[in-house]
Amino acid sequence: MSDTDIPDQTYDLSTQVGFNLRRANQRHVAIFTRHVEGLTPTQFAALARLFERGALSQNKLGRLTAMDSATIKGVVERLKTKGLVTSRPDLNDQRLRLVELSAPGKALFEQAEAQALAARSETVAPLTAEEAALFEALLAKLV
Amino acid sequence: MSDTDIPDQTYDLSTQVGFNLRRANQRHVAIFTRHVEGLTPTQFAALARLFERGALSQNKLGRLTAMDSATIKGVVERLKTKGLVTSRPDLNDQRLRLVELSAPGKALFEQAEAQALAARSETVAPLTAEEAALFEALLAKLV
DNA sequence: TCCCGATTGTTGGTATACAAGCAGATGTTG
DNA sequence: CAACATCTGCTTGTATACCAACAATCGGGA
Repeated sequence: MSDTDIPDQTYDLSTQVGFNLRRANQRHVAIFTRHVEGLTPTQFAALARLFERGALSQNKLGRLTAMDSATIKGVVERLKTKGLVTSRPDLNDQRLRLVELSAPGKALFEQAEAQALAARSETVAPLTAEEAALFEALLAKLV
Repeated sequence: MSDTDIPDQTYDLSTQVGFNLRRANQRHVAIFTRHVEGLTPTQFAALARLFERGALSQNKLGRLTAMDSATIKGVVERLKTKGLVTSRPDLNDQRLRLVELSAPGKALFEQAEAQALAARSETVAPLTAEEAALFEALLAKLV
């Protein structure tokens, strides 16, 4: 019953949410990379949004994929280099650059979609179906 | 009862675990940055491990903080620039560089610890205490 | 119409993050 | 002891990620 049995000033990094969020994300990226060839998770996210919504301004695409304007610029640039998207100025608002999926981009996304779902399955494989559903629900509250 | 009511080929990015893991991590990093001044989450993690374990080789420190050798090199370099750690060759194994907390590093970590715990609290604030405990337990299975 | 605040996209700088390839040191094994 | 695999740390290249500052454009109000 001593108060010095366990030094409670011990900071255990391994149990910290932030540290484990970072590690879980790292693990997911690694799994995703193995499953989806030729696309990073962020590149895939951008394609997914463009597939959902059609042409979008670059910044708006960034907001929908949780990337700031500096980050989305590089992502769009690399997708353009791969020929997966095109971009053109908006005639009604000259500040905007409309980004749109190309035909090869659409085809690649449709193919990558199944692979992304497989990656998701492997990511949550350590959990039971109930646990995974619960985890996803709680995670959704933390975004 | 038509099979075309809802096109089930709709891929909803916003509900994907990987996307939300990335966003939750982004959110946590932002919260951490507001609470802990002068240290990034990764830099703090490195200090925490050195505080726990004392001197460590650079690669071992990297493994304990989930960083590969290229990443930990930069982190240690920046911590050295700030005067928070020192590094020296290991006399018994000339491949190793032993990294150790300096006195200012130890002091800064002890001060940052409370701030890091505050950041953790804000990160899980959208959850009840029970939900947070559950989330952390499930997250621990995904690292 | 003119001004002014807000938005868009760009740039430069800093900090992870990982793959791949390298040289030097170590330790094991024949 | 000599060959060999392994480990450590370093380097290069690529890809997020964010901050801060900037010019061009747009929109609304005086």
